[in-house]
Formats: sequence, structure tokens, C-alpha cells
Amino acid sequence: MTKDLALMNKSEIKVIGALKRQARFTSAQSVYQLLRKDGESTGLATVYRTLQKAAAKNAVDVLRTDDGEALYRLCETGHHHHLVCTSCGKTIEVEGSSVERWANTVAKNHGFRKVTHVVELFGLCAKC
Amino acid sequence: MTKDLALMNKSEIKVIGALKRQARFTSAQSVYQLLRKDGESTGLATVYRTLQKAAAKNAVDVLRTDDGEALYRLCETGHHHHLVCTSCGKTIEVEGSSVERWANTVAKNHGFRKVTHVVELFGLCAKC
DNA sequence: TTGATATTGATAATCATTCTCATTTGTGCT
DNA sequence: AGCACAAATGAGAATGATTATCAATATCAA
Ligand SMILES: [Mn+2]
Ligand SMILES: [Mn+2]
Ligand SMILES: [Zn+2]
Ligand SMILES: [Zn+2]
Repeated sequence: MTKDLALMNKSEIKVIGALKRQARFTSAQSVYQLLRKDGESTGLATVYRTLQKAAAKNAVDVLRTDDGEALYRLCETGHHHHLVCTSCGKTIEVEGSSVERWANTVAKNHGFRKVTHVVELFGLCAKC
Repeated sequence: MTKDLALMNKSEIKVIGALKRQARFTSAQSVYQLLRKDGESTGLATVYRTLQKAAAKNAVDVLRTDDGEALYRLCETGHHHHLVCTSCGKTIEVEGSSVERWANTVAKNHGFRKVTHVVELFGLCAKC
């Protein structure tokens, strides 16, 4: 679900392009290193700016490590959640329609509006 | 579900005690300030150590702000999730048995073991 | 009391993220 | 092309939460 290349500026093409090559959630710092290894001159600030803008418009997904570092991932489908291997980082995108319903019901029951939810699953994959 | 006072050392009594007085999720830095205002000499490192140890044993719940800061809260019941007002911080503890089942099923279907989940709801409470 | 051990607080160090700002690049217009 | 002006960029400094150090204290059993 990557935005059309024509709609991306050069930085977005480089940063999001690098992210696309990663199968797992990746930090801004890592993306920066990857670009540098590829000989790109992209600055760290630009990496942060680009990833955060993309995250704001839900073009990439974000999650936080236990110590608070932001990790980004370019995902295929629209709204979904993740099942992440805590050992190798393997990530599976999962549907959660039953969770969506539950979240909305709970929120409504308590009079909350404009509800969002954070739902992520972690564990050890079959190989690990 | 606070641990018996007799089982806590002095630092735990002070730090967890201060946290107990807060209705909403609170940062380590804030807890430190609160203690100082009360005239306590507790050090910042001790606040971090105590909160993290408590979180490790699930004695307190943790969540992360959008910019990665860790927030702690002393909760009443055992395993549960939260519905948090993004404006005033009001927090409601919610049950999620249907979510628990969903999480386990999804994990099993993909061959994952030792699965944990992060499930938090955010929105605007009735007053805000 | 004493010596081993665990805890503590002050302080320095880390490090991801944000901020600043001079420079470069893109864009519309002539 | 040449020009004015806005947006994007990168280098480096600044920020701020979290961690690491370490000397000073508190604990406690013998
Ligand atoms: Mn969902
Ligand atoms: Mn649960
Ligand atoms: Zn794995
Ligand atoms: Zn509210």
C-alpha cells in the first residue's frame, strides 16, 4: 500500500524505499545507517521527518520497543495488527475484526468518543 | 492489589505509595517530583528502579506516550486493559476476555508460543 | 561490634529524538 | 534562461528521559 512514486519527493522515495526492503520493524537510526551504507547522503533529521510524516498519515506502522525506541514498518494492507517474534523479529500482519468491535463497544459503554486502539501480539515464532 | 506493606522496603513504600495517590498514568519523573514536594529525599534512580521492578512483576501497569515516555499506574485488579482519555487522563480499567481468546487463537494459528499482548484504548471521555 | 551484602542518592554518561539554521533545491513567472 | 520566493535538506547542537557509576549508608547474621 505504498504511495505512488510520482507522489513522493526524493527523500520519501529513499527513506520509504529503504524501509520497504526491511521485513521487520526498523528504527529511524537503522534506516539512516542503511541509507548511508548505500551511499546516500540523506541526513538523520530527514529520516526522522519522513518516517514521522508517513506514520502520521498511517502510511507506515509504528511500535515501541520496551525501552521506548520507535520502530517503523511499511505494511501491505490497511488497518491491521501484528504478531511479532520477540526473538527473530518475524512479523505477521493479522486481522482483528472481533477486536475492533470489542474496542468500540467498550468505549461506547463508557461514553468515550474518537476512540483509537493499540493492539499488538508478541511471542516466539515456530522457528525460534 | 498492592503488595502487603510488610513485604515492601522503604523505597517501595514511598514510591508505590506516591503512585497509588495518582488516579492516572504517571511518569517516573513526576513521581520523583511528587516525592520531593512531600519532603522525601528519595533519589531519581531509586524511583526508576522501584517502578521498573514493580512493572516487571506486574505490580504496576506501564504504557508509553506518543513520544516514548514510560507512564506507570497502580491498578486494582489482575490482568486487564485500559480506556484512557487523551485529554484529561481519566483511566478506566476494562476486561477483555474476548480479546484474550482472540489473541491466543491468532498466535496458535501461526505457531507462536509464549504469546503476550498489548491492548490499550484511547479516546475522549464524556466530560472532555 | 564487625564484616559481608544490599540499597540508596548524587552525579555523570547515554542515546534517541528534536531543534536550529545556513545552504540547497524546487517552482512559478517573466 | 534568469529571478524571486518557498519548501526541503543536512550538519551539528541541544534536549531530556533513562542508565550507569560509585561512594556512602543501611541491613543483618554471626
Ligand atoms: Mn484494530
Ligand atoms: Mn488482555
Ligand atoms: Zn522468530
Ligand atoms: Zn477526559
